[in-house]
Amino acid sequence: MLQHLQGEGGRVFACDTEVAEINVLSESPVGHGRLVCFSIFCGDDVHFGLGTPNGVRQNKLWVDVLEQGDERAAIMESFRPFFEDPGVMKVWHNYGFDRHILENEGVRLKGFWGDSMHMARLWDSSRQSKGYALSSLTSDPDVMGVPRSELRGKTSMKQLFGKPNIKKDGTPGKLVVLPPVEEIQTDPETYGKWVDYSAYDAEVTWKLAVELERKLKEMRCHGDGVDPSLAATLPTTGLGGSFSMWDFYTNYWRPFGELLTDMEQEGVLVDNEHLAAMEEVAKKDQESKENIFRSWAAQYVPDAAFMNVGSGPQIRQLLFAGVPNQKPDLGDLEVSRTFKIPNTTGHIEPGREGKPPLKNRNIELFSVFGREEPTRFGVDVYTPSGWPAVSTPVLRTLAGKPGTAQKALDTSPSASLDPEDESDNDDVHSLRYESDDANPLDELPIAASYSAEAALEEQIAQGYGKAYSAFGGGHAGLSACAAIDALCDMAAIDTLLSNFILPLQGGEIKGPKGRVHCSMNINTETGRLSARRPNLQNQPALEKDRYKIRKAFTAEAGKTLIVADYGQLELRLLAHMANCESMLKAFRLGGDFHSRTALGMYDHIQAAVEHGDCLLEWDSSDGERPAPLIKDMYASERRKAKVLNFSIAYGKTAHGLAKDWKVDIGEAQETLERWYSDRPEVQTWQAERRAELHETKRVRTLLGRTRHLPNVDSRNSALRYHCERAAINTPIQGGAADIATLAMLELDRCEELRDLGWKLLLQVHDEVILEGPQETVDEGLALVRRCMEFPFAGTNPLKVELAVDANSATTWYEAK
DNA sequence: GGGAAATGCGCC
DNA sequence: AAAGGGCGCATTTCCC
Repeated sequence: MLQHLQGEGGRVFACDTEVAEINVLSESPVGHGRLVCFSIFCGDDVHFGLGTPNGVRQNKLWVDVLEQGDERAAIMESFRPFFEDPGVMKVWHNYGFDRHILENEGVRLKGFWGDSMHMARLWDSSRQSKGYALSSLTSDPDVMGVPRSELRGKTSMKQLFGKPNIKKDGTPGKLVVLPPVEEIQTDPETYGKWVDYSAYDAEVTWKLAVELERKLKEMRCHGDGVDPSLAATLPTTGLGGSFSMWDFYTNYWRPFGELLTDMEQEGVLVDNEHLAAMEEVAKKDQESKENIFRSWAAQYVPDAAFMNVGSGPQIRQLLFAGVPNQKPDLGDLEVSRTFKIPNTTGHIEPGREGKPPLKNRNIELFSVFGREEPTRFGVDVYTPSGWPAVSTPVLRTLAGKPGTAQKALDTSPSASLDPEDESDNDDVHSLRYESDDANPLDELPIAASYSAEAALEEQIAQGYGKAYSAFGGGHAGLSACAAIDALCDMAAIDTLLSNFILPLQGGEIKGPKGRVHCSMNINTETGRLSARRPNLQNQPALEKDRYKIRKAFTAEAGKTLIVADYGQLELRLLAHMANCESMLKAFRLGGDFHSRTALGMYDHIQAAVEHGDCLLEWDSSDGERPAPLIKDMYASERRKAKVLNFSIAYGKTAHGLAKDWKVDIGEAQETLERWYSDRPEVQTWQAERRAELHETKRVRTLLGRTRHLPNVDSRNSALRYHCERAAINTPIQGGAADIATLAMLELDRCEELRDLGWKLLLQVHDEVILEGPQETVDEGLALVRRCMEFPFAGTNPLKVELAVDANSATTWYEAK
């Protein structure tokens, strides 16, 4: 077995640490936690000269470093050469955590041989339900390659060391609590068990790694997923056109795993002053919005004066009481419901007069249309469990945009609703609810009309939502719209505060230098990264960032940030993989890709362009624009083209499009066919992916990673269809992730960048952020662009160029 | 009081 | 017989 674990330098050691004084759920291991012990294992046959206490030969090394002092310092020093020797190979399960903990001790880990968590993900990316925890993997016979009877499953800490909690009166309670690690390690009762427990982790990590190495060596990486010409350019020599998944690991994910921990260690500087200022503004805004809604609701439902405006169920009760559940047998939403809320006003319940107020009180909520009245709001969106949804899009259709409407009325009574800021980002979601097809009034004359339908349409055209007429128009209608609008704003501000502004200021995620160190994980089904504690990959996008949160991410004094992102990475990759002539041509010619798509879909646009009535694009430096742009003249067609460009990669159906666009399925189908008419190769490619899925139960990414989709044979049709869509999306999303990985490896290996002092800080799927000296920003930008445009060992063998947009500034906001 | 489920929402 | 892929995380509510 030993030969399997021989890295270049010989034997491989599995290591594991145990740490006290850290809340792993909320705190970063960078700058937090105290090492209390560590253990090392390198094979059943290797002993550490410790004799045979209790008749058992000790093949595990367990080191106690709990007590502070000179002795501990001496022990750490004696192990430093082992940990820091690049020639001594070490394997870890979740390397980043242990690396940061040891770094806190001043130990600079070298000799990274592997991370068994990444190896497991590469072997099978789809253990979402079972997970990739050491205990889960090592108790799975399929993973360990031995019968269940030969596995010694890992017993949980709680089971081994849990004690009943001590109640206030000193008697043991029912709850099982885990004593602090220091206590477990010092208590003579548990010491022995603890040593066994923690040393066992190193042992099973080693055994897991041995087995995964064997498995990955048996797995072919690429099949026909990678163009052989591509494989030949991969940044390794001697791999040729076919290689094992182990080769993939050692060449890509092993260095990538190391690079990610460098990024985590580096962290990013956060400007707390800016956040604190924004917090103050946001809280004021939130309070005023909340009051608008609360006082409106209390006119109809008295107890709404005390409600929790942020509670979905309470809002649902006000707006949709009595509505039947969409699924059979679940009944109706109650006409009236009581909610328990904190009693902040000293309210005394009837019958408790003279007694002190209770901590909580009950409030009763019913419909704003009256206790027994049916809602006058139609319901067309339901939650997965069948209740009326109260999400922002739903509330938005009720509220409309009263502010905009008021503005329009003030300036010109006949002005139609201003279209939403046509920011040209790639956010397909923001397009969904403002598609002009959803609001046909843009094209209707706002003439006097006597039908109720036309009156309704008129309000919508003026910016009011369904609440206007539901409350009989006039002042009541206006204030209903304004109130629900305020509710939407309140919720949005609340999200910004509790997801971003508040946690980013907290110390739990901060390291010693006040920088934020999120954890970057290779833990998705497609091979994308994810980020945690905090998730820095979902910071508010520029155009929605009303408090400019991205301005809080800054470079330190004297330094600056480079933010570089790929343009249309996934679409480019689709063009490459499907070998789609029309898409490849559109990218070759450049310019606005979505306009080109519209051009390919609609003959009348084609004709207009040919006659010079409109232009695809215009460079303003060439003087006065002779004709309008497609973007303006055929905005609706372009918008559809843009939605389709993104939706097709996700396997969206005509049914889904029809629902989003509020058109019949035939029309949606027709539009879909228009898209494909210009790009038949995409349809062929998708059919091939489906066929591959049904044949092998797997799909592959550009570089040959696989995703297992066994549910393709499920009896549950929802699961089956999900697999079909995933089969189309995974090569695109996963392939884009492969390219991003290659680019980051190039950036990491680029000696010029390193010598100039540039360091990778973050990755957001198709975007990277680096920090470096202000003086060398121009060289930095050029090098970053080169690495990203030519991520295959300095080349780009794809059939499309990889467009990179790179900018620099001292904050993330300004550099993007 | 903690954990889980439901709901919702931020990003690409 | 579902109806766009991939994530992390907050809050409310229910349950033990």
